[in-house]
Amino acid sequence: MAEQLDKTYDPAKVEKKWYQYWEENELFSPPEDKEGKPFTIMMPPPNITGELHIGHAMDNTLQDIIIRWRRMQGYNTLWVPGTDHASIATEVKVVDKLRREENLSKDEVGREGFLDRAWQWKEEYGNRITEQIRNLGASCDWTRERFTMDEGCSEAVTEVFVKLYEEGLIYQGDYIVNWCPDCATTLSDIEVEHEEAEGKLYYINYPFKNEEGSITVATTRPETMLGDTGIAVNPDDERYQDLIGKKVILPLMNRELPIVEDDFVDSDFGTGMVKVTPAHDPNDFDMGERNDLEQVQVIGFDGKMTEAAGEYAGLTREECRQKVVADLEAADYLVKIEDHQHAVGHCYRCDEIVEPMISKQWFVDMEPLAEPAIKAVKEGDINFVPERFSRVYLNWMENIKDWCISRQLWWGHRIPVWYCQDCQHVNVARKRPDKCQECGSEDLKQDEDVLDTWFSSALWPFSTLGWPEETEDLNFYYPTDVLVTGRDIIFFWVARMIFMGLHFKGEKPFSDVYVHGLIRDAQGRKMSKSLGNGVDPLEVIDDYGADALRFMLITGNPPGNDMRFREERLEASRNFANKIWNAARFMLMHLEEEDQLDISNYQPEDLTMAEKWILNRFNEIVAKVNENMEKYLFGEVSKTLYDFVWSEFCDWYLELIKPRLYQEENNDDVRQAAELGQYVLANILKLLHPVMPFITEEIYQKLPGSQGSIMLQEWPEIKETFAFAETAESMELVQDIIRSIRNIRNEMKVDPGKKITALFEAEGKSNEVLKKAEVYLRELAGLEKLKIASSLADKPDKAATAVVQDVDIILPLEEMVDIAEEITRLEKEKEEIKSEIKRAEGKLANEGFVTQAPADLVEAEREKLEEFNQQLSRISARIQELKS
RNA sequence: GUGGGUAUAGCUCAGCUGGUCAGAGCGCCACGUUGACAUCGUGGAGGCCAGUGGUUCGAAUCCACUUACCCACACCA
Repeated sequence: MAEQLDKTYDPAKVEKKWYQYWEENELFSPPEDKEGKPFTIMMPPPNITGELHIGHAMDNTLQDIIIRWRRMQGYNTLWVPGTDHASIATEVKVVDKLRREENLSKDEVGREGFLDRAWQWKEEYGNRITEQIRNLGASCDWTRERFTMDEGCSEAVTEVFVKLYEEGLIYQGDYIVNWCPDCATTLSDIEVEHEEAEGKLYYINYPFKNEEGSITVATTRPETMLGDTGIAVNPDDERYQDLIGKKVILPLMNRELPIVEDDFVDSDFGTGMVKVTPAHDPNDFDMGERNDLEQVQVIGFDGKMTEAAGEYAGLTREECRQKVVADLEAADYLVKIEDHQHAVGHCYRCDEIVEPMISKQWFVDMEPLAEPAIKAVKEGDINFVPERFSRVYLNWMENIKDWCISRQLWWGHRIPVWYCQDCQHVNVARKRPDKCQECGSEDLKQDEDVLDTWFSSALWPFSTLGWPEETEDLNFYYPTDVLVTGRDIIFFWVARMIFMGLHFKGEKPFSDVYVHGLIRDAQGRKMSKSLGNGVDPLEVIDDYGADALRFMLITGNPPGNDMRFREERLEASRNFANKIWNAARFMLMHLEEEDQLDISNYQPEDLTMAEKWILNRFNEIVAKVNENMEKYLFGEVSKTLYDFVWSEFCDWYLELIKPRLYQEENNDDVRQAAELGQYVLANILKLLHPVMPFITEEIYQKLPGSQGSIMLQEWPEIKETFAFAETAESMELVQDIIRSIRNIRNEMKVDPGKKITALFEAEGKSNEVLKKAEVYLRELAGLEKLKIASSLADKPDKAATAVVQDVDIILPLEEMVDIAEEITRLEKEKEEIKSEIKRAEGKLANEGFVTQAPADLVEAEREKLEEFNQQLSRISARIQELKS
């Protein structure tokens, strides 16, 4: 006998073992030689700050499904894992830790000391998350694991910076940027999150210079008025034509402000006059540039008012606002205050209110880079799945603004720029220059700043393959095939990879972008630390197993949609794993060590009805799975397999073969039943393996005749020799009959253990089918005696009847049957059939349907109608018999 | 403001290119344990697929509008 299984599946017992086995045998690594068709995925690198969260679990499950499937299909597959240094997020964590454990500030330990500690952090926490990814079963090639700040990736970053600078696509300049006073660094536009807030709109009078009267402007941020350097009106605003060129006096500061005209001003908002604060508002900055207005910085980088704010210097922004408002009111400048809803920018990391500030930073000129990136998606060279996300991408790309890439942080790629302390020349170089390229001075000082994390992430698809070196990996595996990621980082990451890939490789980084949704909690809320409603995937794995988690994450959810995390779905997945386990347990109870997985020595004519049926069904399942895999419809794949395993393989097939397995006369028959059964089981396991790698491996390797890891088996193919359409139809008839008998037994309250007698009246083909299926009917419908005839002479009155297709079923249940009730029951069925007939007749009476619908559909409808009519007459006849 | 998503059984959701698609899981009702599985089996009840109109021989499925909820983007002070 083959090895026997425990009664229930215990994932904890097998998962670690198999992962080690796979990794130690390097089954995740592609073959050494660059042969075959490559298939490549780059894992979106998780932050080293983090723990694995449920989103990562989803993301990596999807990638693993794709890569395991392609690997089994024979592709030369590479899945590169790695981690991201996450500049700002990690720095915040390390600063915290430094404060907590050593009571030191960043400045107190200095740049070097700080970086030492950051690297220690990376060692400790970077490894933790990769361990967690292993728990999920991810079959990525750990021998090629990368880190965004490792030597190669860093070289790529420097190369890209220098090249872009040389091409004039990176420039340095004083522009208005987003400044987070708390993180003390700039942020890119997309790192600022706008939140609607209830604010106030303050109307303030600014008196004219040299004449009576005043104008009124509205602002949501009165404290910025201290930095006002102009007033703007729309040139088309007839009300204010004669004001243009005049001057007003800025209250509290006594500064003269010119009134200028600018298209930006919306005449319908507020008073139609805008105070212009070029140093503290992006729009005002632009207006200031256009109208040559002064820039007065009244808010400092620490979030406090500067000396330029006069008596308000040193106050926080909020304190200053209160004092300004009070002072305006006291001096009678304040006209009114209205409630006003507006969007306030917050730092995506620390939630501090972001301050627009003028500052000298490095920027990437986006337009030239965006153009090909737009084209690639528009022309279908790169496809978003689902397609709708391409619009999100395009919308952003087409309105892109220059990208501020310098960050006032220490943890990250330091900007490869050295300023000459003598001639101020800006030296941009791949390595620290010995002397100034301009004046030869050796007194050079490197830019203090580091680059935006996403600058290095943008290079991930090719930096991980060795770029800028022309490595074999790069030549073979680039471009990658699909990028799998959450819809929340389309801008941060996907977009940037696309333009960087196109620019530096001259080729798209990937063909498909599979975008998945977010996982929400059971109430549909976003999971967040503050709500504490996050789900720890490791706990889930402990409780239910990685396979159940994986199955749950992809089932019943179409691409791109958010999904709710519900415990009961996890239970259903675990139960499914257990179902598979027990099906295997059953098979193994009947398998011998010598049994084979290869069934090619069985000829079609040797196969039983049940075997033909299941093989035929399996063909159909393979087709469906393949089709949905290609379309990234993994939810459909898992659903298909779930239904097939549970409702067909277990509920029917295993039950159908039991009589053969348990009989003792003919051992050849037993062996055939066992071998065919394990063949189907093994192939189901293969189809399931990408989704549930652990349990499928555990079972597969126990099957007699199996060789090596299921990971390396060939993906099942559709076999023409297993196409048995006719048997499939016959089997359906048998199933319908069995269901029908079970139904009657139940309604008649026949003891489930009790064997009953059944009479079947059927002609022609159905008659033959029934005769062949006798043993199935006997076992599955609980029959003892049965009689199959083309015509029955004396039908007992005391019997329950049913009509299935062209078969009359008569169950002589004697005393259990109340003839009156039986008539009622049949009348009810008759009504149902009648309504079906009405429907079919209606359809066929519709000329449009008959002439325009596909011929086979019309034919099918006709056949149905005929069948229903037959059933109707049979039932009517039976009712007559009972009545008379 | 622009763009997008979602509305299907009591609950959570599938339903891909319009015609056996009205489905699943959980829940509910009835019955059932000498073995593959109670993490189970058998049988059953439950929905005019948000509303209106249109296209079509035929619509949960396509189009328009309406209603409700959600999200992303956006420089309206």
